[in-house]
Amino acid sequence: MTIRVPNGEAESRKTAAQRAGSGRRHTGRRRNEEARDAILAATLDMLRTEGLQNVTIDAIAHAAGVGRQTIYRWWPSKGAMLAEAMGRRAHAAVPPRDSGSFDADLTEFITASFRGLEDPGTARALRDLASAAQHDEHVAAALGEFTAQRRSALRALMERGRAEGRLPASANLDMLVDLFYGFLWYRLLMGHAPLDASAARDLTAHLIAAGTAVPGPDGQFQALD
Amino acid sequence: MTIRVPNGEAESRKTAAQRAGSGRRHTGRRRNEEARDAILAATLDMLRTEGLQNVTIDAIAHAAGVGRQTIYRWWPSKGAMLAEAMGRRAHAAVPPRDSGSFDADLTEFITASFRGLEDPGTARALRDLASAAQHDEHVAAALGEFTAQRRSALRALMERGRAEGRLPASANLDMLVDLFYGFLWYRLLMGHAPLDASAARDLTAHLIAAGTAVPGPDGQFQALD
DNA sequence: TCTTATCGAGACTTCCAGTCTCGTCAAACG
DNA sequence: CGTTTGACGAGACTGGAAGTCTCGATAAGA
Repeated sequence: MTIRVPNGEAESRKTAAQRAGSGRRHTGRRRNEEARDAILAATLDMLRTEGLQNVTIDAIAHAAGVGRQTIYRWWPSKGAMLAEAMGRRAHAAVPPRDSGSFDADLTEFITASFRGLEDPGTARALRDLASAAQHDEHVAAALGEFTAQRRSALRALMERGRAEGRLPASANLDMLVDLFYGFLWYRLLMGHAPLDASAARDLTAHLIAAGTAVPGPDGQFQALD
Repeated sequence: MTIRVPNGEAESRKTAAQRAGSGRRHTGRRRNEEARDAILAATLDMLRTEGLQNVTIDAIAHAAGVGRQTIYRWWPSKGAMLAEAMGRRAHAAVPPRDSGSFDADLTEFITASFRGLEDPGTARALRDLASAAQHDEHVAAALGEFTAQRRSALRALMERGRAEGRLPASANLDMLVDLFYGFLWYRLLMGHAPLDASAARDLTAHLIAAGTAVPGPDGQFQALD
C-alpha cells in the first residue's frame, strides 16, 4: 500500500537495467529455483504442523534456510506465497477415477474427500486458508480456483451419473455439488459434528435423494405444492 | 501467552481487594455500563461498515469515546469482545414464526435467511467472524453458540413438518439442517454463486427432496443399491 | 474528608509484515 | 582473467496493531 519513491542511486540502476533490454538479456547471479521450492515446501509443512498463526515469514525463512528478502524476491506478500503453496498442493489431488460404475465412483469420491480431512494437519491447513481468504485477495483467488476444481470434478462425475440414468435428467447438478461441499466445509469450519465414514454414507444418500427435486413448469424449482 | 509476575505494589493492592470479600463489598468509582454498551455498539457498527481488518482496538475506543484500557477492563482480549458483540447481535434474531403451516414457515425461514445476507455489511461481518473463529477461541465459542441456535431453530421447524407429515418420519433432520446451513455458509464464504431468492427456492425444493432419503435395515443410510 | 477504583489519555512493549542495506557469491561479458 | 551485475543470507530498521503500564482526574463509599 505504501508508495515509495526510489532514491537516485536505485533509480539510475533500474533504468540502466531496463535500457539493457535489447542488449545483453541477463547478467549477474540467477535466482535460485531450489530456494523457491524449499520455501514452498517449508510453508506447506509448517501449515500442517503449526497452524497459520505460527507460520511467520521469519519462521519459514529459517526452516527453508533462506533469507527473508529471498521470499519477497519471489512473491509480493505472504498471502501470495501462501496462495502458490496451496495451488501446488491442490495439483496433487487425484481426479475421480472412472471405473465405469457411477455408484462406485461417487461413493469413492465422497468417502475419499472425508477421509482426507481426518488428518488434523490437513484439516487445520484448509481451515486456516479459508480464514485467510476472507481478508487476502491472493489467498481468496487460490482458494477459489481450488474449490472450483473440486466442484468441477464432482460435477463431471454427476453428469456421468445423469447420463447413466442414476440421476434424473432434470437434476440440478450445481445445486447438488454445492450441497455436498457446503456440508463438508460447514462441518469442517464449525466443528459441531464429525466428518466420518457414517456422515459420508448419510450424505451420499441425501444427495441422491435431493437429485429427485424437480423444476416446475416455469423452469424454477418449486419448493412446495 | 506471556506469563507476568505482578510487582509488589500491584500484588498487595490485589490481595487487599480480595480480602475485602467479607467486609465492604465495593468501594471506589463504579465501572460505567454505558461505556461498555458504547464499545459494543461501536464494534458492531464498524464491523458492518469497515471490515474486521480496520476494526482495531484503537479505532473502536475512539469511536466509542473511550480509552483503550477501558476495553481491557471489560474483556480480556479483542476476540472476547468481538464474541460478546456477536452474541448481542444474535439475540436480535427473531425465532421462526409458527403460522400453523409448515410450508409457509419453512419458505419464510429460508428466504429470510438469504435476504438477511443481501446486506453487504452483514455478509462481511459474518465472513469476518467465521474467519476470526478459526484462530480465536472466544470468537469460536460465540460463533458455535450462534450457529447452534440457528440449527436448533430450523430443526424445531422441521420437527413440526415431520409431525405434520410433510417430511417422512424417517427423515434425518440433523443432516437436512447441515445441508441447508452448509450451502448458505459455503456460498457466503467462497462467493462463487449468489444467495438470492432463486437459490432460496431451489434449495428449499432440494431439502424437501433430500428428506426422502431412507435408512437401510441397519439404521444407516444406504447410499446406493 | 479520605480512600478506593474507574475514567480517558497516552507512553510503552512485543510481535509480525515488509523494506533497506551490506558483504558475499555466482553468472555473463569483455 | 577480471569486471560488472544481480541474487544470496543476514540482520537492522519501519510501521501498524494488540496488549500493558502509568498518570492525573473523577466518582462513589466510608
